[in-house]
Amino acid sequence: MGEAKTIPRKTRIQAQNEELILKAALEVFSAYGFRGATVDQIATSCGLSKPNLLYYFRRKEDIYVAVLEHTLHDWLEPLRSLDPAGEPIEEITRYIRTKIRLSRDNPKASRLFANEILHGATAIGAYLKGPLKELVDEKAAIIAGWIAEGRLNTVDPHHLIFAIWATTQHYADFEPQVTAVTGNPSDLMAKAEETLTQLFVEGLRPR
Amino acid sequence: MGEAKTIPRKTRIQAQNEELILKAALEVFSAYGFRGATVDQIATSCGLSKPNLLYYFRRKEDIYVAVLEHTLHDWLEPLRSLDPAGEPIEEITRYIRTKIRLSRDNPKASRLFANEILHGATAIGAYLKGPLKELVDEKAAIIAGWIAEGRLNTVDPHHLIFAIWATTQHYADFEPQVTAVTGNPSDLMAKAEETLTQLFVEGLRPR
DNA sequence: TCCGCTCTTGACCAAGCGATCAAGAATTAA
DNA sequence: TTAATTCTTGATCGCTTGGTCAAGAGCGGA
Repeated sequence: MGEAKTIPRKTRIQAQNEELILKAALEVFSAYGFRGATVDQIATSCGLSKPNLLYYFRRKEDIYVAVLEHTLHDWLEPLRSLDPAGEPIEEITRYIRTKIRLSRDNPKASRLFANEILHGATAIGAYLKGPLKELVDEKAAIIAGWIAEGRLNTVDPHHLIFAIWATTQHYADFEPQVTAVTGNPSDLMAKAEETLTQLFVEGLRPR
Repeated sequence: MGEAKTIPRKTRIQAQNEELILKAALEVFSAYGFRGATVDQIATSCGLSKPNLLYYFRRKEDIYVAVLEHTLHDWLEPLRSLDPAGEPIEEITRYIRTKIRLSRDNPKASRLFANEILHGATAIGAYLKGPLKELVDEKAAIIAGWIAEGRLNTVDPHHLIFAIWATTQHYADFEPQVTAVTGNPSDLMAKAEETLTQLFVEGLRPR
């Protein structure tokens, strides 16, 4: 064997262009979905030629999977930081606040996942059944613990988490509808945050 | 002028085939979205040839708009029947129950709209800003009235409606994720209904 | 400087898809 | 039955799009 094969280092240009591509891909995929987006759009959007883009990611699907994985970690961070040692109501309030602000500041990521799941989650199905399920189960157990201690109203933890996801991400995923119905006032998201935290807190505080 | 032009009557075959087409179109569009769906798929799915299908709907978009409009009315019926004369908590409980059951029994309609709005609501934007906004404003006013009478906890009615939409439709739109995380037990939807009604009722009941 | 490797691109291909058309089959009204 | 109308389809067109290829330009290490 002799020398160990040198691990293929990532070039400066490589790292730089891949970042450009992923950024543009998030933009385009979140707007048009996987099938609606075109490689040309992504290439133009980041100033590369189509063959050049396909030099870095050989297939359209490779770009898609890469941008999904690249975004997934950040998207789940708020749930990950739900602290079992914290005060229950406070922890959940913080979670809701963080989630809704994430929806406001990064709606494209929300739409990317929404579209992926809406169409069957074929690219991230394994992730959902594996790491995601584990994380959710872990956090659900914490919530169940809080309930058992009488520090939260009795409620199914999994469905509570679904409800928080649904309500917070709604403002990113269904933005045109929200805007159409409310007329998009400047305090929209602040009002949303206030309403949701209140709703959940009142719904969860033990009586 | 003479005789008035006879209004073009709709043939038996016409009515029959259009129904077939709309049914198949709901199936296909809800699964793949507008751009992801193909006219061939819809045609095959309802046993017609592609040119024959295009004889009834000249453009792909015409089919899409038709199936959207055809489904929209039913989808909003539950909100429409929110009764100002009813008991507030009871009315909202009934609304949530109806919505979640509609999501369970007709998830395809839910996904069709979700996809449409997620991608900018270009086909139904006008409807959202017009009739939908009117309906929501009307029902929001009813809820505001209940709050003013002290029969509901203070909460922004529009955002409350969004929260109900989001949580109930979540089970249709994000079904793969819900299934992956929960393992899809037989009492899933029953548990969802119970959790959501409880959450909203506790959150809304005046203290 | 020189050489090997990485990067870039214009041209091109095959497949898929929306849409058209002409011509024939079926249906309906008289 | 007959004639007009409606319905159906095989063939085909034009365009988009994912992906390939060969050849050249640029870059970095010796």
